Amino acid sequence: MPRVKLFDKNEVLNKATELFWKKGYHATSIQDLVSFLGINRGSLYDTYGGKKELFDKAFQLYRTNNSNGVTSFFERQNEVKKGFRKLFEMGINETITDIDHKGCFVVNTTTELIPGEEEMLKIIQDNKKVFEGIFYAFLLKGQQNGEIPKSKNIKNISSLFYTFYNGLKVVAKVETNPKKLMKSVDEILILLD
Amino acid sequence: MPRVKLFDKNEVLNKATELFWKKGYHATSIQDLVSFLGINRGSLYDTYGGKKELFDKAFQLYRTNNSNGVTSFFERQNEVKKGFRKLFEMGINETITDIDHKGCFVVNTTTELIPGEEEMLKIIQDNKKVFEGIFYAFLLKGQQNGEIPKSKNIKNISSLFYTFYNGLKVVAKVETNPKKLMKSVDEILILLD
DNA sequence: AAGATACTGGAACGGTTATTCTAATTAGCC
DNA sequence: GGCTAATTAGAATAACCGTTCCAGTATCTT
Repeated sequence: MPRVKLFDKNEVLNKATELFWKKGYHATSIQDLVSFLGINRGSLYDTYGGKKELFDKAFQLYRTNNSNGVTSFFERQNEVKKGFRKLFEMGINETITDIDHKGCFVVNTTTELIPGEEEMLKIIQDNKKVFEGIFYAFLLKGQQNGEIPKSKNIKNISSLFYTFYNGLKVVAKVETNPKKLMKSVDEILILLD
Repeated sequence: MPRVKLFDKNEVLNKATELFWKKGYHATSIQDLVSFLGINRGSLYDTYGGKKELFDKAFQLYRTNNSNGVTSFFERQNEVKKGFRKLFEMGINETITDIDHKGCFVVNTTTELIPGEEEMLKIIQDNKKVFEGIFYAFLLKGQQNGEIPKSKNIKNISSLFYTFYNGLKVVAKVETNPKKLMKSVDEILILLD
């Protein structure tokens, strides 16, 4: 048996995610990746296939991490309204604190979408359903334990919150003051009272 | 005096705006522009300077048209809540009806932003202030004529609406059903009651 | 008609793009 | 040590990038 150990595939994929997230697909070159990942050009093609394939894998990793993260975060929250407040707050702070102001990889990829990229379109549509589902389940919990009035249309609210979250991730790329964005958050959360 | 007539500078700039709006800065090549605009490569450089300069002019044209459009639209609206509803509805339909699903040029440019593009950052920050100002003025009118309760914090609401509008323009790129997005709109407008 | 300028097509430039490939080196197992 | 495969550096490829340039053509004014 020959040489077995190879560079950490996941670690490198994490770095690739960082770069694509920061610069987007078109503005990231293979040379950028080779320099940033610290692996050889050939290894990149052997391991991941090519630029598009690497992007797809990086994008998938991001989405999985993201939805798992939100799910497990909600599981640790007792109060629904405070839970959403914290989620939005974290989303804001992540982007504003981040020196690169990368925002949200999904949002960035959505706006970079060009007509004809059907597979990517479907992935993003699916991502929307996943998050609206997570939001809905958490709101439902609030209705069941009496925190949120039964009169509220939580299906509409979960969809609204997803759209709002997308907007937050755009605006946080250019707004430097997190407090200003939190005022929008507190305003929209009034809908849960 | 020699030949005077030249191709319509504004018409060509409009077409350039279309293309940059659709494909973004990085994915649009000079060759794409030359083919699409129908003018010569040399004329493009003579008239507009270069790719970056042309993009800047196109982006400025879009922003001016947009803010003027919203301002004059609001002037024609008597009821504030219905006015915002129509505005959001138009924003949704524009993007969904558009075969290219271009969304919002400002949003797309925001997410394409890469650290170091300070001039562009300032332009987008300014655009935010302009729109929040337009929204605020319209909400104030509603408070003054009694349509909107004085208890409402319309500064926060104008900022929230701007963020929401950004989100709408992202989600409308992938959501095919305008009615679903209008449910979010009607939900957020509850805040004005 | 003559002169001046707008605009064209297309070549040329040096640089970068994504991808493939080769040769050399490295690291593990027998 | 010797075999084998992982990984490297970097050259080669062909296409495309943004930009400059120029000779030719079209269109205007006098």
